[in-house]
Amino acid sequence: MADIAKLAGVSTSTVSRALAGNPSIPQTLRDQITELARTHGYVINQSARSLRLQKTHTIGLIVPLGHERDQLISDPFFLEMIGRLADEITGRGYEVLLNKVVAPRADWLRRIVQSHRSDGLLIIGQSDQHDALNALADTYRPLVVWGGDLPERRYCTVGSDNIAGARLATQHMIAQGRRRIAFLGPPGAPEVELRREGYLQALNEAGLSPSPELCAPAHFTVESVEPSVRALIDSGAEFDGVLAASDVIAVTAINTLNAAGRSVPTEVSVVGFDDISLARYSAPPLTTVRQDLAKGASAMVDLLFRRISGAPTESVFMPPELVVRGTSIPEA
Amino acid sequence: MADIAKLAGVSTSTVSRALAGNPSIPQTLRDQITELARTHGYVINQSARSLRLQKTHTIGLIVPLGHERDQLISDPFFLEMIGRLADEITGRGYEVLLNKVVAPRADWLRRIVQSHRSDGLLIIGQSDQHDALNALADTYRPLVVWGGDLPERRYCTVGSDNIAGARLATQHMIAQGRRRIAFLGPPGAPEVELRREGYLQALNEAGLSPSPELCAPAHFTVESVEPSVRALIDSGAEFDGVLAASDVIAVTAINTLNAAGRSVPTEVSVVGFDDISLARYSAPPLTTVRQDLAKGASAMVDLLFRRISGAPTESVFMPPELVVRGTSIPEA
DNA sequence: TCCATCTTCGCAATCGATTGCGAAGACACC
DNA sequence: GGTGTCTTCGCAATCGATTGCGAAGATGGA
Repeated sequence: MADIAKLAGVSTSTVSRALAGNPSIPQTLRDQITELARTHGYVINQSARSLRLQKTHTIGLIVPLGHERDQLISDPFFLEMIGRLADEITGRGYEVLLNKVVAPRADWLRRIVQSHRSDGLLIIGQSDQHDALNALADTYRPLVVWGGDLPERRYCTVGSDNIAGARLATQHMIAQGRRRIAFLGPPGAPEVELRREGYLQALNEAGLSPSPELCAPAHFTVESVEPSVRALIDSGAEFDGVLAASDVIAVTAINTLNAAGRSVPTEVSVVGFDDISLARYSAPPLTTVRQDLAKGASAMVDLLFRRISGAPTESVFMPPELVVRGTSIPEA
Repeated sequence: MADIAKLAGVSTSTVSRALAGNPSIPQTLRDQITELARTHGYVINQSARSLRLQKTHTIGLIVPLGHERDQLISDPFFLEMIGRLADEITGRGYEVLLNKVVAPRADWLRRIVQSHRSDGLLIIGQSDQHDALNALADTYRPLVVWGGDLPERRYCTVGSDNIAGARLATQHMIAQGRRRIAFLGPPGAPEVELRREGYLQALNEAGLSPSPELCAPAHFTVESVEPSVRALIDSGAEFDGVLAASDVIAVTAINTLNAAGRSVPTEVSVVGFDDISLARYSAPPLTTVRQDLAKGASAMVDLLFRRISGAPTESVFMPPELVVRGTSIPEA
């Protein structure tokens, strides 16, 4: 910046003000300095700017992987969410700092906050960090989390009404004549637990008693689903419907069922959760509970910027929508 | 840091050195200071550190969208690539700065470099920025690009052998008895042009003359593919095979063909390109040219760090592999 | 010409961590 | 006690942009 100042015959203060569009610098001088900077390839050093202003113009995008130790890429849902959030953030002229936290230590959130690398944090999924998030939220405002509506939650959250979604899906299968419906999902994940609860509610309301042996602990990865489903089949437990905690689980379950000679949807109905793009293209197209990620991402970023500017915010839980396709209608 | 220094009864220099693990500070003192920092929740301010060291410990991930003005999320291929690159980078303890550049201005690359926000740049796709990349590469070393092997390329590149991949796919369809094979892909995109070239080569080698009317300008978005395919069908041009420039194009084309009463693969074979996860689950499963993204991402990050450390590097073009599934075997 | 008022712009401090240089202290040995 | 050697650690400058305060210059009116 000193070079540009010398070239323009002014001080660095004037260059700084001119580049910032400060109206106390005459328009002609501003244009002249901007042009000089352009031709000499000068661009403001963001490290110095961040240090001085205590603002980074950056939003941290965090994917905590407490339950799932494997790679980030495993779940198309995360990727789609990341893409949409990145779109929203860059659309507002901010940068995106992507952060995958694999094995959260006790103070991981504080460390990220205090490294001062971002002006706000978006966290995709609560993982097993509900308490850590609560603790952070008490002292750190610019924080929005994607996840479920857990009890005693004190952080700002955006998500779907997981209970309602799972109820919709289960009621749909019951309406199709299914009576013994299994639930496939990783134990412990907060959103999955809510979905399980919705599933149980729907069963109870229909006067069906849930069988414990029909809750299989399928994890989010393709590799872990297949053995779970196979174990369920081999256990001899009868079932004519499957509610999967995610579309990836659903699709893998369908493949496993087909391989075992159980046809979908003739013998077994399958319903997923998320409505990722995969769902539309699978064979047959997957019936699933749609989460509107575009709206969710937009809401998250909106809330975050509101919190950064100090405005009050409220959590958002969107009503899910059942998308009936081909894996849940036996007579079709 | 001054607070920690006061608490420890030493100067900030000593704290800095202790936290950096400098051996000139006695081990006991180092442990003591580290513990003090931990209990008081002190973390080094990265802005200040970056400014002083002229290093950000961050890799910039850039998705230039010159041809495609729409959202980043449109292409699952990009997302999968981003996920894998992020894994590789965070695995090395670096941060990821995600950057979507929608309408590249003349000096966009220089601006990114000179803002000093990252220690190196990974660019996903050449878009229409071949010349800009060449210009940048002449003066800026830490740069690796995913893309095709374009003539007069001076920047370090990782990608597939697009010509060979398209040849494989085309030869496969010819071997299945297909004679009039269409090519679906956006004009202008460098990698697509290479695939088109491979397609033409295979046709020529088989003694088939390519028909210009069978090259349809389908863009990467779902919305643009359907009208293109419909126009191709309505034009009355006969075809019994389709090579699509991406899996998304292929899957959309299949849907459009089915809707028009043309069955796949009985009447028309379809082969895609990329082998994204969608391909395995579509109905029927998609025959496609596989690009090993895991290997590609690993190679890109590897090369980038080599370049950052000043080591010599060479571009990598991986041999593609044809994955035959259900959309290309008529008799099946 | 002189003073009041407004515009324009520079000095210098600041953000927080890093590090070369050299000083102070510890220790041993003569 | 004096001197040489090694260890330990602090001073102060540095990275580059920003900004409050106040001074210099411009303008106008009496």
